[in-house]
Amino acid sequence: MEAVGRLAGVSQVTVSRALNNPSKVSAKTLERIKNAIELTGYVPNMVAGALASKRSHLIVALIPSITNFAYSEFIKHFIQVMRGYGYHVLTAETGLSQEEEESILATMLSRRPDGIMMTGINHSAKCKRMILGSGIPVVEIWDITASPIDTCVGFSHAKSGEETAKFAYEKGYRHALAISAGDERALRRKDAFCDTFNKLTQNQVDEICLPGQASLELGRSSLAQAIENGFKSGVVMCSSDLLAHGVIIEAQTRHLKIPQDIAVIGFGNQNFAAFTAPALTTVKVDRAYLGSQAAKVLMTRIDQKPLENKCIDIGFEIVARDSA
Amino acid sequence: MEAVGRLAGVSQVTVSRALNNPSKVSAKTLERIKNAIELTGYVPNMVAGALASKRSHLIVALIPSITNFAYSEFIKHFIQVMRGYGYHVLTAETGLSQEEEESILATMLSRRPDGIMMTGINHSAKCKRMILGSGIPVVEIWDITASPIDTCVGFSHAKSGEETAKFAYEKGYRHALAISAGDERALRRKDAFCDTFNKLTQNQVDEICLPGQASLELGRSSLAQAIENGFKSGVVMCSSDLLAHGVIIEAQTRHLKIPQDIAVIGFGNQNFAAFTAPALTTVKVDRAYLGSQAAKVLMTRIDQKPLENKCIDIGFEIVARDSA
DNA sequence: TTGTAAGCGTTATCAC
DNA sequence: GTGATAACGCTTACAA
Repeated sequence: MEAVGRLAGVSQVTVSRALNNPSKVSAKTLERIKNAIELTGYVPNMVAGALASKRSHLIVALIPSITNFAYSEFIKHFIQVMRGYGYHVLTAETGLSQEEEESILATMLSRRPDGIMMTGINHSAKCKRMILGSGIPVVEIWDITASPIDTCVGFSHAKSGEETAKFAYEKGYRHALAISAGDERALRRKDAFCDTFNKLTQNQVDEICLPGQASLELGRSSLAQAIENGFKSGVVMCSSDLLAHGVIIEAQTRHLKIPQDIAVIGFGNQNFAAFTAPALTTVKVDRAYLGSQAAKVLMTRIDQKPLENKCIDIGFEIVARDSA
Repeated sequence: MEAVGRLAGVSQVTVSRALNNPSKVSAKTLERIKNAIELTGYVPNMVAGALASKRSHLIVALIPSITNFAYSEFIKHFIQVMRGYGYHVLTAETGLSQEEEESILATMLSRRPDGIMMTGINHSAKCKRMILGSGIPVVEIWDITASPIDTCVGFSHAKSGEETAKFAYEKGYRHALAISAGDERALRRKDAFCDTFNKLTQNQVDEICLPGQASLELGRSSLAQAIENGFKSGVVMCSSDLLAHGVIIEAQTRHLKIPQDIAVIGFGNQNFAAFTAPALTTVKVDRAYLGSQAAKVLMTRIDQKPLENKCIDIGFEIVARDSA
């Protein structure tokens, strides 16, 4: 900056102003500084800038898994919108474990982010203490609660499970199998589905809880296992589209007709959901909208502007296709 | 740090040393400092640390797409290994465009990363100039070249296409269709496949080049289109497993037998590849290994240690399953 | 083993 | 509109 200033015939401070507050610098000097920057190949140092201004222009984002399409698509949009605001997003994987989240957050906090994005609303007490202690704005996503740490943008997983059960009931299904990944939110959807379906039909729902992440493989093996255990026909509620696709493939391998013998409902409305054979009935959550809303909410907190609503429910929608 | 020092009865510098060079501090004071840190809830400031030491402990990683499983799985491992080294990874999406890469790199450089990871070996001249000018170590991944910007870890895409063609020929296929996404590396695989297959069989390979990213949908529509244009039977080489899965689904919808009527070969060996029906023959690239190797190479450059090999070929492997 | 002093490259505050 | 000066919270010599 010093060198740029020398070349432009101004002081270092004026260069700083030209970069951050161009309106406070005369047009002539602005031009000369611009040229000097071009000539010297000057690259601003955000590290020094962050230290001096106490604004890192950095957001820390914590998601359970980068390879999981649901989260990666959300974070993609979140990053995009944040980039528009002049922010970089440092993403980290927590793997659904509170301890991991805690330990990662601790090191991330030393980067002095201007904002934090966390997935879900269940965090350890120590985690909350660290955040509250830092005074950094937070947005919790992918779920909603009346008492967020700071703000939240998401939807009700219980309601989603409930609506799925009602949908299945209205479609005429009276027997059901629920296949769910082991994470807390998926389980909440499954439980709500089972409760509601049970109330409506008086029939107990068969349940399969998977360890770890959902996959095509687990979808296939789960249906196989259920059939072995006596499941004959009905609707299969899956905690993700990937599991649902696995169920479809396994059913077809066994020459079962979909949706006549076995109907399938997924969750997530992933890109492929409309193109399985038959096309998958699923629950759609607008992840792009979620990303941009989360970014907006976080930014208004960072800018200390008034926020109408600390919590935003972006809802969900059941997309009826051919599999159920 | 000052406050921690006061509480522990030492100077601020000693606290710094206790944190970065504990061996140079006596056990007693170390203990007192540890307690003081606990009591004050002190959180180190890496921004200040980075400015003073000129080490940001930050790596910038540029990938074409976060939602693409191939890249997200790689980056997941890269981040994990880097975390073990005490580094954070700032990931950004370039979307296969050199201009995007350039503009993103420019802003990222102002974070003063200690290392840079880029996808592919084709970058704009300005991009290379910026990197070379900054003097920051770079590792280019997912491809190989004899003349990397700095270092590279990957495999030969041309060779992969070639081997795929040889495999198909040896399996007895004499007619082929190649479906490829529009990105440069996928096209290189496709071209090599077509050339080699052509030489072996004297038969021209049908080709479909897709705009944009691969998807189940495009796999299905591509096969449909090829059949309409007269493709009757043979092997279908796809630039990704997702496309291949789409081809399988479309073929089954049309009651074509796999691999008898239509054989399918994918690329990537994604998690689901072994669990499609029939299981997908594909090209496996060890993305976890790629991630850890890239991290290792970059770290030895950052630590200015000698490097045996600037370029590492991690190879690939054709995994024969039931689809071809 | 510990402390002192001088930066690191910016921004913020004030004066001109 | 522009410039001097003092932070920002650390690390790195160097001295004790």
